[in-house]
Amino acid sequence: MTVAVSEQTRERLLSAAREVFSECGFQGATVREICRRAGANVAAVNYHFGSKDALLAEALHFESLKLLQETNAQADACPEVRLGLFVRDFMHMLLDENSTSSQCKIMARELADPTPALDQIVREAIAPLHDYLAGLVREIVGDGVSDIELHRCVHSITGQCLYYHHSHPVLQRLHPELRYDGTEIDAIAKHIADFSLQGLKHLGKQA
Amino acid sequence: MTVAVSEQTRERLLSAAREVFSECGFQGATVREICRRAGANVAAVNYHFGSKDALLAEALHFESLKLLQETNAQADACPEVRLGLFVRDFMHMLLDENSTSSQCKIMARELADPTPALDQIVREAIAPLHDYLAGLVREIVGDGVSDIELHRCVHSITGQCLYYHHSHPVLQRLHPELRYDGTEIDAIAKHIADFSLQGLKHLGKQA
DNA sequence: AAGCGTATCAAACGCTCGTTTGAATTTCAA
DNA sequence: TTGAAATTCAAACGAGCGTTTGATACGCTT
Repeated sequence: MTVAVSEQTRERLLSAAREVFSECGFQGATVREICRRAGANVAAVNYHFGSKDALLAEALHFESLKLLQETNAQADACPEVRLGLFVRDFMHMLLDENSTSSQCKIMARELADPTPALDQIVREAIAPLHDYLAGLVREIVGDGVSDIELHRCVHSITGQCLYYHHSHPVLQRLHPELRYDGTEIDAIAKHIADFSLQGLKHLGKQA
Repeated sequence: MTVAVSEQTRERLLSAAREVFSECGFQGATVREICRRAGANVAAVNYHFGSKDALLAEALHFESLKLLQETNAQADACPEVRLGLFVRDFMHMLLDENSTSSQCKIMARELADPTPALDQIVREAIAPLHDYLAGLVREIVGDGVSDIELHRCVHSITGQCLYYHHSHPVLQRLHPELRYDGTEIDAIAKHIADFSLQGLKHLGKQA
């Protein structure tokens, strides 16, 4: 079973890479730390993947994000409720420490700091996600809204979601009692969904 | 005028540091690049400030953020309009390339990546800003809203604003035609203000 | 058991980083 | 003008990084 042994190391490296990339970002993550957590030698990354860049590219497979869209699209409910479900599931992927889908966290981290993999991330994950949300929002607001305004609404929703993830260090200092447990994440998601739905419902009205 | 010459180098270093920190973040910024732009020797930073950390701490003085709050607080208008003005001015500080206040951009960059200066940033800039916005939102929503829900509303507003800044690389790939000129920034700010005001006005209503 | 390709390993390479050094230069009061 | 203090400079230091190397250990076929 020589192949199996090799595959074990490869998989352990990929798993450790997702962990470290999502915790430290691409720049902050070191090949040495990834190998340490995988119980492998420093040279293992370059042997199995060729480079740190290629390891990131392999570690990025957005099955969970696709799954999120598909399960949401299959939900038998009105678009308003589906938006709420989407926000809830998305927030759990972003914030839940026990979440197995660290790809989402890696993605969030790379938003601001372009790496060679950003084009791939945008193409395979962010653009489809954005388009799906845009379709959902279109169902809610109808045809009387321009595409530009529609995109801005999507940005308003994703901006609220990502804020809790990427500003976590700040929020912890602002509200030391803040903990991201399951019920807190649900409450935050409900707030974002309700807040945004009101913004969508009354679109165009002057405040 | 020996003092003046020395002061000139110090000031050039501070100015260059604000530039590079806001462009590249603390990790990405290098002492060599800062000194190059300041026309100074590599050793200048450590001679004048002691370390890269200390340079960041000195480069952070949030007069412009305080000014933003004060001018907004003095505005003779209802809280709804003042929120709109606040969002507009804040977005210009975040997005306008000609904006002289790079402190705001440095701050935004450091949100996700804790540096030794983050405690100072939160204490001197973010917390006052958050509190000011919380007061403004409280005026709008009244007393029937819990503090927790109030904070979440503030996060919804700042989250939308910061998204356009920290996700700029992604948004450029999603919408290649996007440019942050003055009128575009105004339009984005108006959208965020209107969108958020509807969320605030109808707080507590199920969607 | 021998031979071969695969996988792992300790060690080191080349590079960049923040920082330090010590000499050279500039400044300005005495 | 002179001398001490302040400033600038080229050069190098030490540490950490991604990566490479060449030897070693392993698994499997023959």
